[in-house]
Amino acid sequence: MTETPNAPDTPAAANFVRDVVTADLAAGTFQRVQTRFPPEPNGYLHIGHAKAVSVDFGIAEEFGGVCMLRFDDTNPITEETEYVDAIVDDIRWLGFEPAAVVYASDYFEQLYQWAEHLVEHGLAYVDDQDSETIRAQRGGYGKPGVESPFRSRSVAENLDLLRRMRAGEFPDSARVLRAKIDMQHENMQFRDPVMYRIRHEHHHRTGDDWCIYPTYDWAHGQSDAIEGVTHSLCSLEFDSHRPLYDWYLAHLPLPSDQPRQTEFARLELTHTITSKRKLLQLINDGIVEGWDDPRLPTLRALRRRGYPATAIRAFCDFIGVAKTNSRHQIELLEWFIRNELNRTALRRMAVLRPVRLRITNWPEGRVEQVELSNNPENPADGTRLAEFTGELYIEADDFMAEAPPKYYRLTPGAEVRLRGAYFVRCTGYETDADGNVTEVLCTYDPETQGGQAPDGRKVKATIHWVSTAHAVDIEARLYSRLFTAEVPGERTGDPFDDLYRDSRTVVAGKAEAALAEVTPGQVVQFERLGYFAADHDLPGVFHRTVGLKDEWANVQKRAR
RNA sequence: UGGGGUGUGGUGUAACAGGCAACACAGCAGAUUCUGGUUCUGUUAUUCAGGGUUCGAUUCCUUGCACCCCAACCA
Repeated sequence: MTETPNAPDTPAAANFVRDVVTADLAAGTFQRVQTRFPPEPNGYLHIGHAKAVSVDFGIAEEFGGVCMLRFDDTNPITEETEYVDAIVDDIRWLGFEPAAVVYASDYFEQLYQWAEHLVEHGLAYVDDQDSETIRAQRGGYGKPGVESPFRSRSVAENLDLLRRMRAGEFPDSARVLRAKIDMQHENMQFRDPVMYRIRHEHHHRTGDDWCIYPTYDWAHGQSDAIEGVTHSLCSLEFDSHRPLYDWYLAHLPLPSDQPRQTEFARLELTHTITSKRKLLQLINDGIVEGWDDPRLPTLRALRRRGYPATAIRAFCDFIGVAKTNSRHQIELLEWFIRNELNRTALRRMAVLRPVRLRITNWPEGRVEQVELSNNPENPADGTRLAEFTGELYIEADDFMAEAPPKYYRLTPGAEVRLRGAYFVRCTGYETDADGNVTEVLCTYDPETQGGQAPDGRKVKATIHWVSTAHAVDIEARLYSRLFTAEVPGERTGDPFDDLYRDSRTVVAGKAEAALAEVTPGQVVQFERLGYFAADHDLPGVFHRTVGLKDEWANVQKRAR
């Protein structure tokens, strides 16, 4: 059983994939377990892939087997090396190490030999028709297809044509190789599927060696078999391809046992889209800034935003595997992120919407060092010192001239604790010509040094602060959901109709001096605000990973 | 329209060779707290519908219904 570092304290849920593997092992169908993660290198990995990666690698690990990373690079038009590198990088970041990194294109020669094998056995033929004609002849749901006039060519002619296709004698799309199965079959996949198409294209790995390229169906199962994969796990939409997967394998002289394909549901999240095309459109339309824009669900974006890989994995392990099409609430993912970060992130004080606070009875020019815990959840993280003076910044939200019921923070007459320092009581405030609060006035109680009152009196709230003279400037980028609807596009069919175009807010904040020492990528908790990740490249820029749960916001919402 | 898949609280996932429907998130109520965070306690709420078999059905049978996938030379 895979150990999940911060999963809730519950036994690992059963899932049907595990059951399938266990049964196969018990029945002796397989003596070992091998899986693979087979991305097409035509885009970046996203959160949905993280689940697939977790399942593929997780099942192998759990049964003491191996999992390889195989690039499904059968279509040279869309695939690029850039994506290959990024995918390998993302998988390692998640914490998985492929037993090997291989490519479907490694098997092009074997695939071709097997194609000749099928031709020789009268199970494949060369069709000279164009794609429109072939599609029309395929028929429809409930309507049988029509056989191609080229279907009954002799083996010799087919072989000759196939070899000439490979040799480059024909232009793109002039001919295809098709499996000869059954044009009346109720499963559309069996109506003489295309195995090879002609594409005079440069391939990212094989260069110009080939001008015919295998289709997914012709390449996938065979690649599995060549590698010795036992359990080929894929998503639900390949369910209707499984009979074809098995058919190809059954008609070939395999080097190993026939692998078993098992389908499971993809991971979908509320308020999130994962379609590569739509993601690209967000970038092209300038709605987000690139593939690593923290609002995107790509692994690169989540990484930049500060999502810990361990938390993503714990989430993936926890949600389980099923065949039901479903959509998880993004709140659950965020719970896992907070759960991890609460244990690991150092606490710092930062004020994102600063208002000045002046302590009117503070001795002129006095500076005190205040000791603060780096993480109350983990005392081993120690403490740090912060400068405290009579001129501070506090959060604008932490003062209200006229406070509603249940508001525990500063308001004229009220007393609060400044974290780790003193109790202060609000005596008044100043405004500009427009009535905006420019400065909050307080007196402090010298007896409450360290944040405790000797007379035992309590305050309702503790607020964070930064000394104006010692503050460092930071830029915080606050993100909200890119899509307002739980299911983007559910109403109109177009996810972009649910786009929240103001999903990023950039604010200039003030932070305690210790924040100048964060390392790129480090995630800290800004106390009472949320978790923030230091940008990898831009000094002083922080991305809000996720906010803290905010009971006060709930109280206000309920009041309305 | 033919074939395939799937239906369990608000969400997601378990259980079930027929025996008190559970876990997590979310919600609600309270306790603790130098973060309105964390933690803790309590609590609301579930088997797609009809029929059948049975002492007993989420589970077995049956008839419906709903949703998803398949008619690329994409994967």
